[in-house]
Amino acid sequence: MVQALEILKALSDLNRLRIVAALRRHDELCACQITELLQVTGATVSRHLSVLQHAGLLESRKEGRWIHYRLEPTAGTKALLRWLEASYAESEQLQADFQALGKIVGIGREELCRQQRGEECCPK
Amino acid sequence: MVQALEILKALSDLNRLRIVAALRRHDELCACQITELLQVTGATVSRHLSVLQHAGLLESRKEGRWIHYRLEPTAGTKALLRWLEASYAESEQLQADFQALGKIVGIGREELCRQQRGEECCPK
DNA sequence: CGTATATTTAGATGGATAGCTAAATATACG
DNA sequence: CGTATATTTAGCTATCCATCTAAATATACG
Repeated sequence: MVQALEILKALSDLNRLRIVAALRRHDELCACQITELLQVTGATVSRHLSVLQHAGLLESRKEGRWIHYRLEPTAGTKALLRWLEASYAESEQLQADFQALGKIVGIGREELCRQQRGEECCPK
Repeated sequence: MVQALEILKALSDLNRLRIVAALRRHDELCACQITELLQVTGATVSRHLSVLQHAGLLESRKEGRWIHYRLEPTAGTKALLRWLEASYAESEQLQADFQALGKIVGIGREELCRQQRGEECCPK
């Protein structure tokens, strides 16, 4: 029950739901791509990813300076993710996210990070 | 997506999970029975029930002074409750709850409420 | 080795929420 | 009608959590 609760809590946040949906669409994303999508600080994204990973929803893979994240739900959790996808399939937020993601992935990591360095990500 | 989030949030609390599980075991329970199970204030139980009801997980039925609650998930939400039940079936907390529930239901509402009036429910 | 850089960790802050007590509401019953 | 009583609402407090900034860590590359 405690485990189920941890998973439910991990999914009880809009930005974390957006991360999960993004990783369903694109198999692997690095932290900087998710940062670009959510328009929050890298530190915040790192925290969200950590929560999802602790709950057993995703795994990470290191490749040079980048860390790639992908969904890796346990057997029992897959059903929950299927429920999730079915229940928010037509969400406007997700439609917008998927469109933005297309561009983000299209840019390429190197160029994306270069852009991120130049600009502030978050409104003051 | 907002709707899914509301449901997930409603289920992201141990006491609310216990309520849902209790209502799976016993079709209908009144607020005072749930109060006895959780060992918290009636006001707190009322709040939890309100959250679950708002999320579309349960309905209430008035019968005299008592209000009975039962699960009434929407079609899309049933799958989530099935996942829940499968994932915490062997929880010690729930085993204890089910045992306590047996006694609580056995006592009968009138006698239960009489007892509750006499004693303080919560540690100071 | 030293600098640049992607991510994480630490610490602080504001907003959400679970819990309580006390008061309000609604219903039963004499 | 008035008292008793089951539940809800209001108001408060403590805790949790999402977010930020700043510092730390780890990796690449000259």
